[in-house]
Amino acid sequence: MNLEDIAKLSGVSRSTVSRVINDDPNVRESTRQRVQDVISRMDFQPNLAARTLATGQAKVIGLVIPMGVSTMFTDPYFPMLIKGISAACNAQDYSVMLWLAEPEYERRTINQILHNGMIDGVVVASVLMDDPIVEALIHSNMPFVLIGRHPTNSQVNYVDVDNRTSSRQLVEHLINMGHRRIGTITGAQNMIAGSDRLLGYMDALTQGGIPLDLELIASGNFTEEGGYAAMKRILPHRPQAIFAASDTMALGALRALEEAGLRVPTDIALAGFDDMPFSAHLRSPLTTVRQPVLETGMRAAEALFDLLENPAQGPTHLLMPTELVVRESTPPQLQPTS
Amino acid sequence: MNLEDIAKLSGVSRSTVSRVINDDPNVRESTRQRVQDVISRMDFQPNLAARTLATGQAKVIGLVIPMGVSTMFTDPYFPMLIKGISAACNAQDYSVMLWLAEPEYERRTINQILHNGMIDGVVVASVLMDDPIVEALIHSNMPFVLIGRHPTNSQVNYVDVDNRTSSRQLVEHLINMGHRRIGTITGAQNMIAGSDRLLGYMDALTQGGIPLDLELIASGNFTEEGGYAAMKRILPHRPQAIFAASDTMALGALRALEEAGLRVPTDIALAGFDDMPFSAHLRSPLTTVRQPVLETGMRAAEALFDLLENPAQGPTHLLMPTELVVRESTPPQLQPTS
DNA sequence: CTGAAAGCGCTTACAG
DNA sequence: CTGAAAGCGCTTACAG
Repeated sequence: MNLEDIAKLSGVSRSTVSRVINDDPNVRESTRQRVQDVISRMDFQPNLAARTLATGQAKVIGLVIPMGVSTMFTDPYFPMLIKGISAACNAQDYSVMLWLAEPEYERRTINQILHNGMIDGVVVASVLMDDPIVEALIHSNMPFVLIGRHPTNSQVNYVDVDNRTSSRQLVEHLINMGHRRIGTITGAQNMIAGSDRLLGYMDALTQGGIPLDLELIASGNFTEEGGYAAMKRILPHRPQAIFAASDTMALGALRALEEAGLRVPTDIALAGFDDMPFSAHLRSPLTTVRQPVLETGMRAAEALFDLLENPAQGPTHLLMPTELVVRESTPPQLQPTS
Repeated sequence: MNLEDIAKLSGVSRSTVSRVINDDPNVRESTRQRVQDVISRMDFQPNLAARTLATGQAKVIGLVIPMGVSTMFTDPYFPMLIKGISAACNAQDYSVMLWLAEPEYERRTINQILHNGMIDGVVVASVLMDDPIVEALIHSNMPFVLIGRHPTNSQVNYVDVDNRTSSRQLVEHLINMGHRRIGTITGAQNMIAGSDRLLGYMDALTQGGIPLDLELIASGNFTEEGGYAAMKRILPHRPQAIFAASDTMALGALRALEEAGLRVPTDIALAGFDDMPFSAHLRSPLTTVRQPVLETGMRAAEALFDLLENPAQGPTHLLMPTELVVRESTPPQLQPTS
């Protein structure tokens, strides 16, 4: 079943059927009606490959998720993000092509993305600094938007949350609660979010007049295991509070604390980042930063659609609002400690 | 940059370039070499839309995830599944097109899937009984495989785990540990997995000579909230042990138990299903059934590839092995209770 | 082993 | 308002 068939059935030419399908105003109403009827009756859908070839427009966007940090992929973060992107696509009649870019196929993935003629643009999630995929995209003319800002190139479109500011605010909250020996479990430092959240931590200490103590900083690599190990390394240096740069790492930290016989928040305060579904349900509900993941995904897709329609516009830099969520894991200290 | 350009640059015809790209043996070695060089130098990739149109083969499969039960989507289950499918596709040079099928776009999604000419086949995940998408697929000639068996139609290809048997084994374990008042928090009963896991529970009780007590059965709808509510409904009827049909629901149950001042496993035994990443890390690590989600995804994709190559073959029914994981949440009862 | 030509199913100036 | 024709970039009998 193709345009030609529909044309025959409705007694018009293939061109007219095409016009009806594409809502071209230059069709007599009665003709449109007749053709439309046949289309509905036959449940006809134009072949997308042919259409793409003819127009150079696929109505498909690529979603690339670099899997270097693959353990993170089971976090609810990605499903939410995908859901947001997918919702935006559904609303605009786009489809999404998914690439979980495993490092070993990197070269091939890049080629596929850049020249396959089946996608109009791409959104890249969870970006490593210096990701070769992003580099390739920058030097191509494939429209793209990043989820997570680009560290150096201000021409790159992105949607992000303000990781640095919101981390600073969280640590300020810890300071306000009366803590001074505040440790942090950092995310992977080759990821922009990991780096920004650490900077926010340092901002807060600096502004609070608290000298940096490197023994209170350890990398948890954004995983539960990493958080556990990092907590163990920090613990001997007697922190009063811990800012874990993700709730998942906070979970690992919690496990280490429990093994050491320490209770949150009685013995130590703990805060995370992300406001994961489980975070409100921990024994001591976790203070954290909530970020609008679903909306971030939607906005990224929408930014890409904009770009596709209006390629000339300046770079999009969108920061989504976050919210400090204070829960029981970071209560005020009654007696000030030194 | 297209076939014609490459042809010119290498001094052959477009046909020959095409043959080189498609590994046609009927090309002189020296010619192949020359053309191949040009292709590499230019970083040329054939346009997939054109190729799809010419061959009728897209090298793309669709992955459809019905979002009726959308809360579940943040479970680590889906990321793992997607990862498995994606890995299989990477290995075979397929790409994956993702549809999170929201009920309001259902009709459109079905049409897109069936006739868009951009995909060769589809795998459908997390299936509701009587899912209209599955129905449409059955009546079409689009090759597809389900993740989760089809309740009635034995012609349908699927990959699944043996939910019924493994649930039975888990409940048998509970019986062996000395329990008789065993409750269950069921998954959504319009999902095949929810139904099968309940059947397994009933099998175990029947074979153990324990009469069914409807007051010990409540639906948790596969969500944390649902698990919480279901636990509250069961609690007044004094269960000794609970089989939650998913770890996520077990988490909700745990919350309800804690609120009621009950400890696992001292006061009540608790078991789940899925072996989620968090399950081993609960205060009382959870007895559960481990299912190979990643592998399930891979197998589903591979089954689809098989089908695409060999459409004539009989239906594929693949059951992936599960593993009973006994942890501290279900210890033996020292004094038998009646 | 290689090339000229037809065809895949659309869209879109162009002419009327 | 409508149709005939060219073109999008490939593949693949067919002929040599």
